[in-house]
Amino acid sequence: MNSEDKIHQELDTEAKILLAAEKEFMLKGFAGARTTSIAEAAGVTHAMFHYYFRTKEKLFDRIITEKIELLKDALMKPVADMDLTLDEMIRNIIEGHLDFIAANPDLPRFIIGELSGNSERFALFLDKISTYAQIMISRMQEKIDSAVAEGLCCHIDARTLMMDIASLNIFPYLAAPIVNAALDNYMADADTFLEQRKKDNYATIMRKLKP
Amino acid sequence: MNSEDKIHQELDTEAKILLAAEKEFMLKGFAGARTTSIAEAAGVTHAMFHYYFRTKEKLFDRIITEKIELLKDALMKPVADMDLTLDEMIRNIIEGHLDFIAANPDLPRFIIGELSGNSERFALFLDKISTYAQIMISRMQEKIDSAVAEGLCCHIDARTLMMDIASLNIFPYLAAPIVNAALDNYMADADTFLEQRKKDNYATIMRKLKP
DNA sequence: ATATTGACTAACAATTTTGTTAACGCAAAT
DNA sequence: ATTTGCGTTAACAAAATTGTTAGTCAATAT
Repeated sequence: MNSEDKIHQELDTEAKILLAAEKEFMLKGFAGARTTSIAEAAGVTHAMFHYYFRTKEKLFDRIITEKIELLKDALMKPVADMDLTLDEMIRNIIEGHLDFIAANPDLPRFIIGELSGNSERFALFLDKISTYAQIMISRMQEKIDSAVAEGLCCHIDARTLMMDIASLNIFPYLAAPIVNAALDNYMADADTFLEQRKKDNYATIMRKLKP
Repeated sequence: MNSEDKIHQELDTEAKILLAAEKEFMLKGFAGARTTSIAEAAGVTHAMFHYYFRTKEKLFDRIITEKIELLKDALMKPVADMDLTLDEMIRNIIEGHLDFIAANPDLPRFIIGELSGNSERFALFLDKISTYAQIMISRMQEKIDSAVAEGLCCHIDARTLMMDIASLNIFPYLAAPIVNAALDNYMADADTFLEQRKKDNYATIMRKLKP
């Protein structure tokens, strides 16, 4: 079979396993994921898992690497353009991150869940993400400082601001099962919730910056 | 005398296992916890685990039940006294919850981590906690409504307010490894961080309530 | 003194989960 | 036509994890 035919057919075995594995890892974490469940969900025999990916750990690492790239883009894009005003940058950060989270709703819970005991498996992740976060924060601080010089906003630590933004953006998705159980399906209409949160969080953060 | 000595000297076998199990479950979750590690950490033979608690699942359930009670108190105390002003109640909620989280720093991550796939094991938890959260929110709404009537604050949905408070309070502890890695040990001095957060979060929330 | 009871140990059994291998079929290359 | 290589399968092996049991020991009750 030549490669052109391949393209026009449904997913091949390797891709099917990769997709099923991503879902399983995101939902259950490394410790809870089962290679047999992954193979079953992919509709292939169990041996195919090991044929294509050798071990559970290798496949996990590969997926982590992909996720790091995803996160990197989401973190860097909103601070790429230093010509924007502070207002615009903050709006970009909040809206960009919320869009990213809404598009990858399981990712935050997965990351938080893996972060505890097994730090060696996640060391690479922590390392990369901190690097990007530091870049992001130093750019924010730069913007804040010039806005302060112009009397446009009060002085504030970009790290605190970033922590507040991340908290307000991410937490509802992390705790979605609790939020929906306790608050009568508060997040049921995903789009409405997302747009409302963008407005609310932007307003909340901007109030902290008033001179 | 350090705490490990304490475990081996002052407590009986059952209590030693219980303590070690709580630590292991909190840190690694149900799927990641190992009954052998628990026994080893408790300094007893593996068989003792099963002698006292039969199965991994039974011990897990017992610990969950304890945690529900803990959480219940933390949720209900700050809204127990309806004679307080809205200001005071909100300060109580924020400070009370932050104290609770600081005293149980692994609990939020544990809960979030368990919330994903295996919802049957956690159904009881979700059920109870939503009940308490609903009580809490309806009391807050009541307070808000009377404050609005007196022109003391603007109208706001208690559910949104509660979500903001929970986000700002809990998230930094959930993401502590990332926060400390990215923000140069921002949370290293736990007490300083805790007191600062109380002030910051109270101020952030009160700004949302200004008439 | 003897029997009984409960905590305990060591060895083992069962189950679950991960990983491997020999063999097969089919398509492409020689 | 034969070989070669890849994807595949089924069965197996290995390892890890949970759970069980027969029997020991010491304290207590009879």
